[in-house]
Amino acid sequence: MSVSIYDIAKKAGVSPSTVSRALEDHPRIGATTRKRIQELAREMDYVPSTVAKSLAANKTWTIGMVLATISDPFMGRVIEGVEQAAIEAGFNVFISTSQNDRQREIAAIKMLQKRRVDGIIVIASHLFDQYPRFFGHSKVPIVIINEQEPWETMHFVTVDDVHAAQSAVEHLLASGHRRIGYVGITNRPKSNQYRLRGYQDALEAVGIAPDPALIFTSHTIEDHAKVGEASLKPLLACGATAVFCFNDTTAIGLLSACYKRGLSVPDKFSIIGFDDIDMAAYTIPPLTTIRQPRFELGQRAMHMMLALLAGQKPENQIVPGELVVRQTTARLLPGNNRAAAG
Amino acid sequence: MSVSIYDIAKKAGVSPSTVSRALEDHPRIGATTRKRIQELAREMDYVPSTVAKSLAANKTWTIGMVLATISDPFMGRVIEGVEQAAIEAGFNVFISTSQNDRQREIAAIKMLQKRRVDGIIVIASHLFDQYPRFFGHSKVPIVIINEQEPWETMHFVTVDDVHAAQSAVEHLLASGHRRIGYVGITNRPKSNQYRLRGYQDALEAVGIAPDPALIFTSHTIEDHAKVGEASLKPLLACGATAVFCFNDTTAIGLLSACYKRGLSVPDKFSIIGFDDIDMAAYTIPPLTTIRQPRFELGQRAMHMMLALLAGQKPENQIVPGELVVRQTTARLLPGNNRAAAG
DNA sequence: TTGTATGCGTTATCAA
DNA sequence: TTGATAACGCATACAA
Repeated sequence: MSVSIYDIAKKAGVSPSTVSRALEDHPRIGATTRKRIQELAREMDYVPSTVAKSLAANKTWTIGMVLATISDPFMGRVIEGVEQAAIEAGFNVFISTSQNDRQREIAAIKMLQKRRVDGIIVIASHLFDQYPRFFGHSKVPIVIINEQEPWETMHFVTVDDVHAAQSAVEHLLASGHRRIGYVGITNRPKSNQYRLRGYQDALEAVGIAPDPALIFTSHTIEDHAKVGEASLKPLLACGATAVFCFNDTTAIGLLSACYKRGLSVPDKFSIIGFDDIDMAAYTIPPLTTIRQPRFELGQRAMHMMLALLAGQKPENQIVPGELVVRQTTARLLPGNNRAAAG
Repeated sequence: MSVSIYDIAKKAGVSPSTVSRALEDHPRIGATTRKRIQELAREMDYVPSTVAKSLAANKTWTIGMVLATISDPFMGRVIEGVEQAAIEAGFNVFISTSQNDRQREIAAIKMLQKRRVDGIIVIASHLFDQYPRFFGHSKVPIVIINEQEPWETMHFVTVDDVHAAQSAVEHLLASGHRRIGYVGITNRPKSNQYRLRGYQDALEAVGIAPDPALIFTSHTIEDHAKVGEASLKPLLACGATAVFCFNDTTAIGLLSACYKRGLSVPDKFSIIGFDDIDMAAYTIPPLTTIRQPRFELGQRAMHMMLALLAGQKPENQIVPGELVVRQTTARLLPGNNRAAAG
């Protein structure tokens, strides 16, 4: 057991409540007593117990965060954005990963409930549809990152997936590409769906009917880079000259496959990713992508959470993605469609 | 306020302790009562409070983890290893980042102390020297990842930095390189020091006196990839034909600089990294590196923590790194020293 | 087998 | 300005 306000009170010859007030800089306390107690507390290495405080206050100053995996290079900055905003407001973040497993995610949610977190921020969930069931009667605010579901009890901040994806494909179209592929992934169903829609919208806007053969998705591969890798062959087979990838990791896998096959990027084949992870500027050649404001996304989610905790009714937020043109995309050269298909 | 055992007790017409026992599958409880209470609890959406439990038990089932940044691609799997082992033992992990800032790290430690975590796992700290001061009198076990300090109160599990670095350089030597550079970083002083020593040891073992000019470190750049990028010019200037980098991120920065300069890797210049992050297999060309068992490192740290919590006296652990030869290293071709220097 | 009482560390209400 | 007391939710020692 560590030293408590009782120990200090005893040593100081005052009551525990006096100690409590002195330590909290409570107004109703004598300046002399306050100083004396504070010094004594320091001497005795007193460390206040958040546990006890939480029980009494019915508040834990903790925001739970559930996400699929920390290894995803997209996540780090988002988490740090959440943490930054949390710290500034006197909160801390309790992170739990689902590892893309529904049971684990359920366990994570239950854990956070038991720990009485004040709010929950969710990203890359595998069971959004179950959230109302879990949180329907609880008053714990929920903020979701990168989803746009219209549930009443759930609020969100998201990148504008559809339009961002659209602008990625428009960039490819503007470079003369017509056979444009999409590499999707299955373990982020919602985001994948939005980005696919943006892809289709962009195509249809210029009168190109989306060709299912150009849409690659693997239901057997979980690893994003490997999905990108596996997509090259089939995409080439149906004449793609450019590809929009679900994210940068996928794009890097695809880029790597091109390298191994001796297919020159961007001369013969254009690739555009999504996220703008740290590595994107260092691939060879540097990756053209859609930048998500990752840190800001996290910050905004936390700010929205704080507003909810303050009883406010914040607006859901949709922030734009930004096209970052680097060197994996280029103008389609005449004859390249065939060269690529060969 | 959520529903408590008192609410259930009232509704069931029994005492709170009976409810407590029923819910805990305590031996001293009637099977009928147990079942009835458990069903009632479910109906009432009862969620036990870890906060209250923690206060009563003087135990939080929480391991605090302090690290520099989650964005470092090295960290993700380590954290997940810790989390995995923690979950299996009924614990959860409370992560806090220092963002390479000493004040932030101190704040993180204090936060964890206030929250009464049962143990602390540290990685990439900026103030190891202060840990005894913070934790000297506290009984909270500390496990450090990737440090090898001989403090009594602190235990560690680490990759064998020195020997792993040595084998990296030996690989370069075996390929005929003699002018081998080292790219170090400053915000992981300890690891950097160990790896640098391994580098020097390997050189000296074959009778090469380490040349300070071949050791690149930037005190102004924090970003690892940028350090690697900035190192190319000076390293080339002093005739390096191969470089051992502090980590893969650094190596990727260097690789990118080579690409921009038109310097062919590995034909004209060899690069070896450290960590084997997920991206390492997908760089162009794929990166030769030293593999750290990241997930395992995390798992081991947590297992050591569990042993400490069980009152045992576990041995510190040093696990080997493993050379992974991919394609950024090659035999030194005659004449290349000059070509590289030019 | 079940109930009663107490403690865990803190804050807040009320009284002095 | 300070002190006594209750409350937060749970587990447990002890009593019935």
